[in-house]
Amino acid sequence: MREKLSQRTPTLEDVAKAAGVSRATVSRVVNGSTTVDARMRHQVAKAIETTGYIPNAAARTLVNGRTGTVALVISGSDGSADQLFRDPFFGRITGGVLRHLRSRSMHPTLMLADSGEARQEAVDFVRRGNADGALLVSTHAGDPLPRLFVDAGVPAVLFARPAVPVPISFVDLAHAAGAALAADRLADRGCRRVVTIAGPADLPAANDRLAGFQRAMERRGVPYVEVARGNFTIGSGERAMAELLATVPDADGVFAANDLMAVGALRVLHEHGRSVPDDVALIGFDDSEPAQLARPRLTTISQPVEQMAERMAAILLDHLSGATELTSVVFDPGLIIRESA
Amino acid sequence: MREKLSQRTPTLEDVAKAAGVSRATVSRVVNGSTTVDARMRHQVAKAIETTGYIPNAAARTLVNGRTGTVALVISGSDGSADQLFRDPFFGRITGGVLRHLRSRSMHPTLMLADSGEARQEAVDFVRRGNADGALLVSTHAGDPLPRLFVDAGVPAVLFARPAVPVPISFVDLAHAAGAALAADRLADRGCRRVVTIAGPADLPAANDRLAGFQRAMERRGVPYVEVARGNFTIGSGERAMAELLATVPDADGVFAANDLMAVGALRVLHEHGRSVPDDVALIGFDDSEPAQLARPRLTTISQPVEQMAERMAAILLDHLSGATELTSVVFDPGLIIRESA
DNA sequence: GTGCCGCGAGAGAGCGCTCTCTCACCTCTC
DNA sequence: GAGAGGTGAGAGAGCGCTCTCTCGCGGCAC
Repeated sequence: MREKLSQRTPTLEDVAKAAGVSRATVSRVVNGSTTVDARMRHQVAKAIETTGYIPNAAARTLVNGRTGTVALVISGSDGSADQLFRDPFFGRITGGVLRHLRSRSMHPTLMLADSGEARQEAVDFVRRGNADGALLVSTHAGDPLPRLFVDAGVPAVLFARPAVPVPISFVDLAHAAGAALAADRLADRGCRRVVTIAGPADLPAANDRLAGFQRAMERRGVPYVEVARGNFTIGSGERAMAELLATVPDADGVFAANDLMAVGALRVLHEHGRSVPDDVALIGFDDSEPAQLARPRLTTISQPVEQMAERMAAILLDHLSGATELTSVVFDPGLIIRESA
Repeated sequence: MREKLSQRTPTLEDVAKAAGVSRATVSRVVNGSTTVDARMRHQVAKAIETTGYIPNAAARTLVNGRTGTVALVISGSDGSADQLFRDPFFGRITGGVLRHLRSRSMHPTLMLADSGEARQEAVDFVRRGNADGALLVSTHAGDPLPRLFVDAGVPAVLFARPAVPVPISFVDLAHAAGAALAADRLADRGCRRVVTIAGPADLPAANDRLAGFQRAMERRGVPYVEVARGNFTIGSGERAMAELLATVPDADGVFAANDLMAVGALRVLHEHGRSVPDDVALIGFDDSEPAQLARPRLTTISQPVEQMAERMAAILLDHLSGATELTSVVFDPGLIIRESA
């Protein structure tokens, strides 16, 4: 009776029957085992063709424990979902991850971890065996996510060094070195009255950039740099620049910890009648779209985000195939010289 | 022996043993069946707690045929992967899809269909039972993807109307109506020498915008509109604007089929000493980040991308729970008035 | 007091696959 | 020519879960 239902998707059994061999042999052919006679292999291949057979993923996973899926967990601070996805940064990471995974026939499942519940769901997703491991993109400070995954014993790799020490593999950028590139550029142009717009104080990346900039300026004979804090938005960049201009009216160089804040700074400088780069040199960070859109085009520090994401995926796959020691890879930033400095 | 391996993740069996009940009862508790005595339910809950049990997704899927996953297939023209992911448009779609899915405990798996092989892989992904259905974001003309899914009998919903007729559900924007909003705005400002930068001729959306704009201008007494084609990039917008300026030096209104081309047009207008909006009024399309970043800020046409994406997901879930009739939903665009017109 | 109904719990049969055993057969070697 | 060794194919036991079927037991009506 059941056999009559042609709607039923064909199984190994059906192919075996059609080819007049055992289920095991069909499985061998499907999985490319070499211990199958060429004639028989051909016969099975034909049966697969005619039946329209396609292996069932769940059954396979049930047996061998592998899903071919990894969770790509984007962790924003609570309730920041929408803003996150508009950020091209996220798209670049996705692109890099995808590039590495697809060549290994693996696929990323997207998850948003923007609440305690969602974070637990992300962990459980992997624990249930929906995915083999997780890629964590953590953008905010003190994110509990890495800890959760480590404690659950789930294979995971982090994008950006964890704010608090957690035994987990990660990729990151040499933020301080990037800031130093900016400092050197400003110094080379002869800037002496230099100010900087830093990111949130609880973000390791922001602090690294600030510290790296300050140290490098000191090396170049500028021991003190006035600092204002922003939160990586255009608006906060505007406010910070206005503040700095009030304190240091004769500033001749500005380093902003990201491009968006640099764009904000650019506006305020223009409003105050300062010409960029003639009166004030300005450098951003990230080499994002806005940096290219701005006029003058922003000189900025580039991150090899796609490469970092690819590497992150590669490290996870290593862990999945048994590598147990923790790995951390730090990438070098680059100086992109355009018009603003 | 096996029982001793505490590393083994606990199964229903283990919980059943710990609670002194049958496997079936534990399953009932886990799945929230009501036909379980409260005392027994409590007992089982405790056993789940102590054993750290978590249901195995593959086993479940094997039995009931549902995965809780949908494929989110981004279909670029061959080899356009990287550019795609930098486009915030993609991020907005992802955000909308995610918002709808997560409340139903479902998750999207990202797939890139930028080659024949990749397209087949996307179809097979669902056929293998890795996902219950597919969300197709097709951005280029004559995309074979929708056809492939329909032919394979795989539940799928499309973002944007298919370029060639295919029996498939989709969501789309009323492109012509959006263009008409732009036309009316220009006409209201008194523009009479109006030109437009259209998108690629093989894209339905681009043609709809062009036709809608032309018709609306005609209604407003401007029977002829000079057209140049671009491909939705800044550079192509620059070229098209230069071309139009050569043909229609006294143009006083420009409608670009997307914001990026509008940004390109803006640059060329400035280079040619035209002030926007005083000499020339300029309107874009999409309400993207660049529209807000540009100076003057771009007046533009907004698309409710997140809502469209949410609806697309909703339609797919309807199909998955049995709805069989095709659905198409067309969303209304909005006019976002800023500074450029 | 007997019979019937319904609720709650257990038994057991799969879901479709992989993989280890086992076995049949064939080719060497001495 | 007989035993050893190797190769290719089949049998069958799970993987962990759900769900139907069955059964026991208590409460109610007659």
